[in-house]
Amino acid sequence: MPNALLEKLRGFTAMPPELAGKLTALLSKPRDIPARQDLMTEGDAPAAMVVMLEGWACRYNILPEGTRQISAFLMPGDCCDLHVSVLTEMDHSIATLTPAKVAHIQRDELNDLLDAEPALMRAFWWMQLVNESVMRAWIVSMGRRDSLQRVGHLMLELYARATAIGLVRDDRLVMPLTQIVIGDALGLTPVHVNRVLRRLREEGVMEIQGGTLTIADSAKLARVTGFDDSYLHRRLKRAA
Amino acid sequence: MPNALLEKLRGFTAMPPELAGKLTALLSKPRDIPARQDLMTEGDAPAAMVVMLEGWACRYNILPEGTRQISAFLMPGDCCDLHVSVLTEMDHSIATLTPAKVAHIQRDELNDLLDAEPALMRAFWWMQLVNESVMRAWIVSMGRRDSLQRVGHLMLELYARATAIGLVRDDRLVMPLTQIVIGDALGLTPVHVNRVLRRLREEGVMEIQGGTLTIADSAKLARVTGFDDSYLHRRLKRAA
DNA sequence: CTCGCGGCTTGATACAAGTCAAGTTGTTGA
DNA sequence: TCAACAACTTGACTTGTATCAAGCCGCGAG
Repeated sequence: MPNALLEKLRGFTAMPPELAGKLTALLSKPRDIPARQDLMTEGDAPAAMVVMLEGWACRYNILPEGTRQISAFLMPGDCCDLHVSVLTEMDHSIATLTPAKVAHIQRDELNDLLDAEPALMRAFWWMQLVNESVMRAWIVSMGRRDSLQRVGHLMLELYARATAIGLVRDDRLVMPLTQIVIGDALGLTPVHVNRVLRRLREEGVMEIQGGTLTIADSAKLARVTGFDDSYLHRRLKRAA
Repeated sequence: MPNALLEKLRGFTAMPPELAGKLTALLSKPRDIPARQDLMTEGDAPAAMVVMLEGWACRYNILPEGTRQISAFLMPGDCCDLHVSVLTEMDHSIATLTPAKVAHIQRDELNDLLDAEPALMRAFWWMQLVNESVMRAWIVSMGRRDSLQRVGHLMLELYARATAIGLVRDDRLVMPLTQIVIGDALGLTPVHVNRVLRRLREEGVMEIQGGTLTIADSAKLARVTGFDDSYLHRRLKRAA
């Protein structure tokens, strides 16, 4: 598999091999991380940027009552804290959801390269802005969509993002999120997530089976949930 | 009143007068905008960065059913879309909530200055990262806090941010948000916001009276809502 | 001065999602 | 091979928030 970060940046900008090489050179040797392990913990002063190469992770907070809220999902190509070290302290944690491969980039080295390569800098900006757009979309979902729309909208988001990085094969996405995790992301109980998934399955719209997401009727799902992928700001769309 | 953007950046970095002058020079002549008017509209291709100098605004989306979700409040010193023009199209709108004064900065001119002044660049990064932290905190609120905690948490956030830019006088904040607006931000109906505010008032915790917020027992309110201001990443705190 | 309108307030009722509980399935590891 | 455990499933009941409805207050326009 080619480098997931390059793959992702190519979604925004053309990436000449020479530039790709320079970026790749900054990446540390990949490290394997088991599932359910923190990559960064609230209160940490992070030292380097972490790049996801394989596997899934999430940003999350634990509340005083012990409940968890997930605020983002990270897929291959996503970065933990691009602007690391501007802030002194993490205000949330990041944990793997599956076994993962990650690499590090030292901030100073990255900054030097970005200064020298404006196109790359713009690509990183774009990545950051897309992250913000996604967060706003989550706020909209949690505020104004009911449980069925929330679940469907999230699945369409993940499906679109996975498609952009080549993770979708035969219209199926291996998506190892438990119903508990989906609930923690959407502010729902796992029991309720279960009922919603059943309804979506019974209506023939989408299905999660053995850790695999299949969207049978994406047009209907998009209509029902108010999903419009323009907030993901993909420049170079892949063929479906 | 001194320039609100400078005031805000000083919350992160010392700002020598000479640097302050350079930044001020980039600001266009301030423009007066009436209340309830879009500064940017979904679908626009924004041309320049907008800086709030006076007044309040909000980012929002309108859903197909006609409901509105607010995803951020902008106060003096806040910027609309720092990285403008990296993305081609706005995926949300920004509207004033009160009469406001705004100025513009041309992107290229700002970029040149940021390239020349690393300290300023870091200050802008910090601003951006704080915005993201606030969004994550909103996601946490909407997912895992009940209506009373949501309202209280938002008021503490606004109070803290207003304090940082010198908007709080005599422990009172002129905060012209209607109950409808608060509801649109928190995903609640105005009717319910009203009931929550009554409870908070009756319990002597906080009160909104004639567009003015007074927090009588901030320790209790912070405890009840799980508010911890570290996510606002203020470096140089003001005296209370 | 008063009319009209937007925002606030309060009550009665409805419903979406939460809670509690019990049982099933599937996987891991001894 | 079976024990242990985590995730999933389903049902019965509860509750927080929405909805609907009506009246009030205060301010700006004519």
